[in-house]
Amino acid sequence: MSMPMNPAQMEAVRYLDGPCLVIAGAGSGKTRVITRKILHLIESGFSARAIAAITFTNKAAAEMDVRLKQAVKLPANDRPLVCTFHALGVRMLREDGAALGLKPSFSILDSDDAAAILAQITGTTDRKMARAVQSMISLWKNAGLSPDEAAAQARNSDEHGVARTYRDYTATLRGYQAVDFDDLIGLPLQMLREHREVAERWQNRLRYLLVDEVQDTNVTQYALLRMLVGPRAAFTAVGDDDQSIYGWRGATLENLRRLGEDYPKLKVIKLEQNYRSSGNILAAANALITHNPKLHDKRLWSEFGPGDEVQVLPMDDDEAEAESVVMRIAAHRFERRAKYADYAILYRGNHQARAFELMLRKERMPYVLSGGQSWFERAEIRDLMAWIRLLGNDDDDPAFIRAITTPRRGVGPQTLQALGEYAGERKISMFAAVFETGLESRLSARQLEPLRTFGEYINRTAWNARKAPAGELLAQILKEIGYEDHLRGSLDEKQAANRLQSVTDFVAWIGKRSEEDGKTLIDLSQTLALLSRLDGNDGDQDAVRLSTVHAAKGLEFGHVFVVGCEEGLMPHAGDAPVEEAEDGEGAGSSAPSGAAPSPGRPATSSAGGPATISAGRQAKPAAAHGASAAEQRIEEERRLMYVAVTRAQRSLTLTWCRQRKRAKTVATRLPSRFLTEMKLQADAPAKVSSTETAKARLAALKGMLKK
DNA sequence: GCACTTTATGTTTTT
DNA sequence: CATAAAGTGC
Repeated sequence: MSMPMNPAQMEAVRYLDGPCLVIAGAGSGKTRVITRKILHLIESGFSARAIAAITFTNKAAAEMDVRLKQAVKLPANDRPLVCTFHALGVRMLREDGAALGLKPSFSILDSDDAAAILAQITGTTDRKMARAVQSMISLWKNAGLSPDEAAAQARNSDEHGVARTYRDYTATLRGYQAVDFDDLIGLPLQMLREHREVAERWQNRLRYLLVDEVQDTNVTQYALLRMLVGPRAAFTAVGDDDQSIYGWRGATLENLRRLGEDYPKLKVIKLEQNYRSSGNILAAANALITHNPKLHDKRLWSEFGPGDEVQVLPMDDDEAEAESVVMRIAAHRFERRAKYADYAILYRGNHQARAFELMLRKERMPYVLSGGQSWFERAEIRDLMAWIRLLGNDDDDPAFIRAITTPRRGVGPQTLQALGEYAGERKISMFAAVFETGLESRLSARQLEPLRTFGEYINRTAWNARKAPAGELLAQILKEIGYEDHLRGSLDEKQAANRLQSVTDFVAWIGKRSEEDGKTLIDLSQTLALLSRLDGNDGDQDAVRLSTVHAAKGLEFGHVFVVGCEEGLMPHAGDAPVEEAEDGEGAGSSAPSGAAPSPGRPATSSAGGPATISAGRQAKPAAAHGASAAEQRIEEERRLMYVAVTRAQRSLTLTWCRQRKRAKTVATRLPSRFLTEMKLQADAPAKVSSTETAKARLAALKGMLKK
């Protein structure tokens, strides 16, 4: 770690004369450069708190924070701001969102909440359809298009329908005092553009910006960045065009190119020396990525020797794959006296983890699962979050509905329908409607009673929430609403115990966090919504890591297994033939109700099954290098593969299955084209089942040890 | 009208 | 195998 920096790294750290772009190849010491540059800035007279390092994931932010803490001790009130784009957005909106008519305790909706709202607006019951609408709106938002602008560029009736939905959705969210993930970037941008004094304040507050993974920024994020740095343009952007893997989320490499145009004085520094992988691994990675067009030419090199050969293992099916990989890890660890934590199994989709989990558990090997289902997608956590959101923001109708119906308290769809209609007419929140006398003519006393009881309880508790310690308060609420009984009553033993455990963890975590930072429950709920997992202690456990390639970005492991290297999986299918379905009229079934929330949802199941929106297909105006959409998809998949293989330090093993179970049928698979692109032999000559040899080797080793 | 039990359904990647 | 919509007692 105390290795001296190479000249390029040194230059990247010291360059302060203007905007700076660091093209950092995989394993080239990027995080180290950023950390050192922050120190250098402080030494050069920058106030620590005027420096912001913006990352893309929570994990990267946490990592950076740790490194910084190791490097220098700073007082708590004078530390650089290290956070994700979205966390920065939350901060900006909490402090200045009033300029946009947003109250400080606005709610943050996760994508499930948002999808539910969209389903309601469009009056569809089809989840897939709601998701398609959602992803189209999201892409529009990420491209910086307002509902009007989206409508203007809509090219068929489907898109016009979605544009109308987009408009209604925006109005509905505003009514709820809620924002979605995309708004966390879009609204701050709008705010800075429309309010000059706010923009100047932020520009003066953040005197130097460091941005990690610029290649993953979308149009809105790039625009926000430009607003934040202002005319002074004091920033360093760090990225690698070969590791851009978030195109599906609106990220565009175009930003990397535009950086040079928007800032003609941009200093470009390339980090090309790799400190991570042995020669064979690097050679495979380089061979792979030469198949992609390049923006910034760079060639990674290393002083390490060739090391182990990269192995390719064909497997009979996914079970054999899991068994073989796990056995190999066991044997390899034994031979090398390595730690479990030196091993990682990387895959394209979360569902692939299951087989490996089962096998690891069977062999009693410790493992940690990163990526996967986020904490805040779990039903029990979403329940708690709904209560917390409602306490902070009583305009939040979705939170109101969830809280009042979990646990059951005699309020059902009929009552909610009436309440929602009433609230819609009067343009007030459902919560506010509860207390209106006008409601009495619409509901029976029997229906009214639980509503009022609930409303009063929320009022009382919200009052307490202003000062009470968050952990205790939350525990008290859970007790008062009988949440534990609710879980035990509606689920079987082990499931209830499981959920109860995560609830307990959650409460404990909240308690700890609130004590440390002196924050209330409401304060915490905002930063919380952005976390995918409770940050934690499983990083230092000695355990095999199971992770998606996406979630493994930025990490490194001694020995890496990239599994499922098959056509259709890695590169992922979904783009294959794509017949240009030129559906004539698609009845863009728009909303019956305007912005009025009506929870009962009339459910006009579209019997004909008409309007199908081509989901995820980006209306990208073709690439800089004129590649087709399908080619671009493959290029991103190739970069994903590149990210996967460059995680490995000393050994790399790639596996693929001849057949794989999908749903209930077995499908025959072909090896990934990427294997040949890496100049590797896809079909191993070995006749013997690789699982058997690994098993035998392990048994032999164990035998030897006993003697 | 509300709450609970059965039955269809479906899988990229994350803030 | 998990969640979410429709169906059935109370």
